[in-house]
Amino acid sequence: MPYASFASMPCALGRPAALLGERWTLLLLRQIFLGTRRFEDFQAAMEISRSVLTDRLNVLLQEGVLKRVPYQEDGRTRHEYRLTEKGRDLYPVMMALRTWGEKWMTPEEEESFHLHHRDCGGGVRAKVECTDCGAELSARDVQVTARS
Amino acid sequence: MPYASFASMPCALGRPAALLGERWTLLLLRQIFLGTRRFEDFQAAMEISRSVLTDRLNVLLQEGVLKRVPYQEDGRTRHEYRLTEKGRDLYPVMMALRTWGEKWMTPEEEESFHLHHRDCGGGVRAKVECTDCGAELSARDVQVTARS
DNA sequence: TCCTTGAGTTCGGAATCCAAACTCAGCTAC
DNA sequence: GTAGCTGAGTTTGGATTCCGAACTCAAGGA
Repeated sequence: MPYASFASMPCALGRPAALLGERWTLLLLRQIFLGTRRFEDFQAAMEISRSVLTDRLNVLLQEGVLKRVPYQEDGRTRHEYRLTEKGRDLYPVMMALRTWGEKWMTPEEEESFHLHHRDCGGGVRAKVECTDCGAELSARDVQVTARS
Repeated sequence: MPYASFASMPCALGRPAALLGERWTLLLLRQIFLGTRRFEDFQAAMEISRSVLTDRLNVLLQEGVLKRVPYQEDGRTRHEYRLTEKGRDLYPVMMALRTWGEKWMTPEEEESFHLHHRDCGGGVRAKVECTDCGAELSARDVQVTARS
């Protein structure tokens, strides 16, 4: 199965893994969650080549993760890229990556940026829980069974 | 900044995003969490080219996500790839991807495989929560501030 | 001795990626 | 009214990376 055909693989984990597993896509989403919205700003912030940036943005548009929104500047109409609801729903994925990165890939006492809950000021972390009993789960608490 | 140098970027989200954002790496991890451990089995399950498989496994070994463990078969010693603790800790990332995939990338009523809590049989989902008050958070509930 | 198997390594062609140059539309300044 | 500037791409030729097939190598087995 060539990489591209994972897009149609019958697996709820395989499809997103193939989509987000292309070079630059996760880094692009990180930049978007940090607030970047315009082509030139992505290009400056990440030093990605312009043609690849065009391609990745188009893939995310096609998948409905991003939308192009017009805005005014100097009386001219331009467009910026924004998350759709589907895109915003990737927040747990980003936070899970960050939680892992902080624990396992952060040298010394570096702190890249702070995240805190607007209401109470607390920290932020990703976790996996049981939808019934609410317990926090690790891989070993979970049973995998083939599709029914 | 070329893609490779994101590995040393001072960002707890950037580094993991660059590591897992290489083609095949997320799909490889998916396969590992599903129980695959041997070179030939990865190759058969994913149809990845052997040279790229070698490369990706080595990167994950170097990062300490995987370890090579000897085992006996037919009286011969061979090796298999297994998750380290660091690797098992990627579980929330995988589950966040799957939770998103089920909601947004699953056509019709497809069910790829079932996950349930061993103890109570409940479902499994990823979420982001506040470490202080325990509330479930979305991107809009979280304030980002530059490193202090 | 030859065959099989798991686990890679090598290699030439195909597909991607990259940086730099080019395009194009709509102002702005002269 | 034309020359320049800017944001947002598109094009292009060379550098990387990926791919599939063939090759290697070590350790049994027939």
